[in-house]
Amino acid sequence: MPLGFPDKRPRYQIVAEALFDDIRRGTFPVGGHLPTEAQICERFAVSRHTVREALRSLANVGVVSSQHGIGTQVTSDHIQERYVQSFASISDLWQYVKDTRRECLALSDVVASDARIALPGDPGAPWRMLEGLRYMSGKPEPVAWTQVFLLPRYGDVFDEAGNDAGNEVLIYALVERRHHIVTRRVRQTITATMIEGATAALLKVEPGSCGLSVLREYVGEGDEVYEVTWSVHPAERYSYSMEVVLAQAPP
Amino acid sequence: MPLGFPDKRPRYQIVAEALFDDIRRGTFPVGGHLPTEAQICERFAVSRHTVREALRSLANVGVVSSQHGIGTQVTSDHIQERYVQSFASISDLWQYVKDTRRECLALSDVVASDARIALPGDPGAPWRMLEGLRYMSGKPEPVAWTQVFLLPRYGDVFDEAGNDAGNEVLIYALVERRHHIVTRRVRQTITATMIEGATAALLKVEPGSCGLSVLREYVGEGDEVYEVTWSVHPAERYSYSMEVVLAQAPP
DNA sequence: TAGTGGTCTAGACCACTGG
DNA sequence: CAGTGGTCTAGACCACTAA
Repeated sequence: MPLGFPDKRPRYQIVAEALFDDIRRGTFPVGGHLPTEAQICERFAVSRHTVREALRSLANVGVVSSQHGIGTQVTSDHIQERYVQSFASISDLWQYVKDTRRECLALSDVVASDARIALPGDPGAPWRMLEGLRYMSGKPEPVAWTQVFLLPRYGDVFDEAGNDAGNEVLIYALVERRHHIVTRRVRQTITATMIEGATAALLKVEPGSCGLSVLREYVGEGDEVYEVTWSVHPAERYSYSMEVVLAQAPP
Repeated sequence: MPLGFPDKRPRYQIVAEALFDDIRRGTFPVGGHLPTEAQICERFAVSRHTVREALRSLANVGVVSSQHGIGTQVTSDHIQERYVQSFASISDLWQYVKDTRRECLALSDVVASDARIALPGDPGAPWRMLEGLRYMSGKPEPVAWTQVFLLPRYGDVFDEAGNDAGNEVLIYALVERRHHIVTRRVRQTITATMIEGATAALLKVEPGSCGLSVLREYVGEGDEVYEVTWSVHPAERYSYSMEVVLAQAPP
């Protein structure tokens, strides 16, 4: 396929785009296989290295995927556009932990059905709970009222949570450090809620005022939820911001 | 560096790990440069292709980054662990667009300072606004009251938003399709708010009840905010859920 | 077994960056 | 200008999968 003008782009890009055009055109349908690398070499009269570079760039955008001994499969006929939100650590989910202080109100053992929120697993399962408030430095009113539920075998970290070092970090981080586990996923649900009764008094807001309620479930190995937190924030003192960015560009 | 036993891993992996060990040890400090590719070839007695494969794998996990004509810089001494939330499209941000219907209440031209929310840019800048409600299929009460602000040059899509085809998708998708633009980022802020007056009546809730307020800014090329949406959801009819997952593992 | 992709070598030239 | 990483070739052997 001679070109009328000298194409200044790298050859692997030219190959990648030609293959992608064929895929979009349906010449290589989604679910089917691309020609072998040797055949692509022949067709474009380039070395195998160049072909592999082209296939790698297509694989990077989710269009093809190679399997050793089998071939290269067409997995999509369009660039997988993804919008992603990325955090350097789970603490960034909270957005305000820096410069805040935790005050512990109570520490107790409960069973799942006692909690005012739904805890995963058996209703009779035991959990260890910490109830507390969180203050911005220098502010007299708390920004959050929080309950933290932990599997009993990790409950010992609550001891550490009270001292100065433990106050600096979130409970999940203490658990990870002390018990050498890794948090695989965090699920988070945000709802609006009315702040009533004792909670209103603790947060120093009028009963019946609006708040943001955030429920987080921390999932470790084997899909086990080892920690659940429930926070209620007065509406004026907290908002939740996030930004998602477009991840990939055409090949 | 002869090994006591035959190492079955690919050479580029061995090279990558050796370099990563050096980086962690501080032999190649963060911010400094790695030896040149030629020097690495010599040190491990491998070809340049193998070295480049090793560097590519380190770049993939955010440890180094190469610059043409300069060298390879050490950008981090630890694997960039990231928690990411990923969306196949912006529509997934809303979590409920499927099976909902938009009802248009009003269409008007406004200037930024008229809006009850902060619009970016000049206070006197013109925007085109659509006010509406969104219903779950089969439910008599709306799940959301919404205002959509568009740059005037995209305002024509509001015409399409009313008909059946346009009702199926979000405004931003109509703009992308009709004006061939791409949304680079979306910023989203969630707050709790009290629903009062006319908004309460439209949403069929008691004045003074709690709601979730979601502000979204859609950013196109050149950091231009081309659309802003403001939605208010009654607390019982909507909650916002998300899940972030741990992204990367050691090389 | 034959055929695929995965790894690897030893060369080469080019494009970019800095002094 | 010299030196860097970016691209490319022509070969080779290996590891995996399916028939």
